[in-house]
Amino acid sequence: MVGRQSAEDRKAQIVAEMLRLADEIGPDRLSTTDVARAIGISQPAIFRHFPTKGALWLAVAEDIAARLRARWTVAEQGAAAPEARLRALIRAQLTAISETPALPSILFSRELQVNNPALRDVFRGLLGSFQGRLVAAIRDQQAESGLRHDASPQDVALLLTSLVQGVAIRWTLGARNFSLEQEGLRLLDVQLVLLTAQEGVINEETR
Amino acid sequence: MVGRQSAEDRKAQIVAEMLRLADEIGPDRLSTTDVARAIGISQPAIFRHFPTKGALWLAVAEDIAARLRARWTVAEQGAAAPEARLRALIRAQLTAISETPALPSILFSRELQVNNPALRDVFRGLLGSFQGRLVAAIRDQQAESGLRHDASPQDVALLLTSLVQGVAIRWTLGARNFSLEQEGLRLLDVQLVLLTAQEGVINEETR
DNA sequence: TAGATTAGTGAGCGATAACTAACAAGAGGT
DNA sequence: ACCTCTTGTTAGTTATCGCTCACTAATCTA
Repeated sequence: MVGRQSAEDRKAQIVAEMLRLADEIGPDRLSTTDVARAIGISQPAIFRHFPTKGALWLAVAEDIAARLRARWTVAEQGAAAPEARLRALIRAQLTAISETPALPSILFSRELQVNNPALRDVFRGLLGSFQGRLVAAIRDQQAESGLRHDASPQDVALLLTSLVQGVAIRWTLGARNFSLEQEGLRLLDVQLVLLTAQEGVINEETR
Repeated sequence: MVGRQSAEDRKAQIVAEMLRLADEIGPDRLSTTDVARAIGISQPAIFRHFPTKGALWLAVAEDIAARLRARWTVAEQGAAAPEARLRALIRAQLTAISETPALPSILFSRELQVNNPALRDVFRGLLGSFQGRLVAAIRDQQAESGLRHDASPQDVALLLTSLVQGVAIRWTLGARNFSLEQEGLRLLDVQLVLLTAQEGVINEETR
């Protein structure tokens, strides 16, 4: 019972609770009643701040997007060398997912996939932007000859985002009983070793 | 209007329609009314064949599991050499996903994540089993020196399943506007090149 | 301090969810 | 032709969904 609050604060509170409950209840079964009850206001009060539930989801998406972009920028600024930048970007993504565990489910929610094309566009742009930053870092590192040249920066970026997504899936299905960041960074190291080995040299056993 | 059918046939029909509609409508928004209407029977008729909706989901999961396992076995039997076996397993997985496009969404549905622990166990076992088959193939190929030894079979298997999952995610989010199998096998080739390069040889530029 | 603005309420709308109860009708065996 | 088991129906249950309405009460401003 906190009493009346400014619209700005209440909006932020609703968005935050929405994210928290999306993980607990699931994005597509999360109702405005759930959110209202968790905050301690009446259910219609939600609609004083957001015209429709779809608009509320959009606000949630934009909150996520803003936080992710901020994280990426910090990661890039804090790491000068391309390899450090690559690691920092991946680490930022892993941290973001572990702090917003509803993220994978939201990506596959019906709200996003069918009901709310605007929501889908936000996340598509977001993933594309991350991919772009990875490609840039990889290209820089290839230019420094820190990475083999026989895989395109685009493909390497795809392999690395897949790595993150794969770890996230395992983490989610496995009841989150391991550290997402630790396991993700460990696998990143494995993959980076593969990527830094000298190119074009093949064991004589393989044709 | 096909009229009365045997319980066995009807059950199979309901499960199949459930899978088809799970993709169209979304696993968590798919109702028994949707399924009944698509088949052409009344909604309560569903409950003559399955005691609860949860039981119906479980039947769907077991149908998926059976089909996947059959595919894996065929893939393994049709390919003698470890590398061919590895490719066949990945290809089987890609084909299965493209034929059952609801699969990724089901993995992240609340039905699986929250409501139905039994469902979750089925898929967890399924992924573990696939992982195991990959590990076996990778170990065999390493023994033939067809793969570098500086990454453990377990980790390589994780990278490969992540590859499949990453492609599947991109395919789903990108409105499925490319061939899942083609793109997946292309990336598999890229990763296999990284994995077959001679180990322990590093460019002199990198410290 | 009066008046306007705005956050929040309780009651209730139509739609839809999973599921039940009572009853009808097709199919096979005798 | 009758009986029985099984597959199906129609009608109805309770619960919950997003959302609207008429209204109250807290806060801001003149």
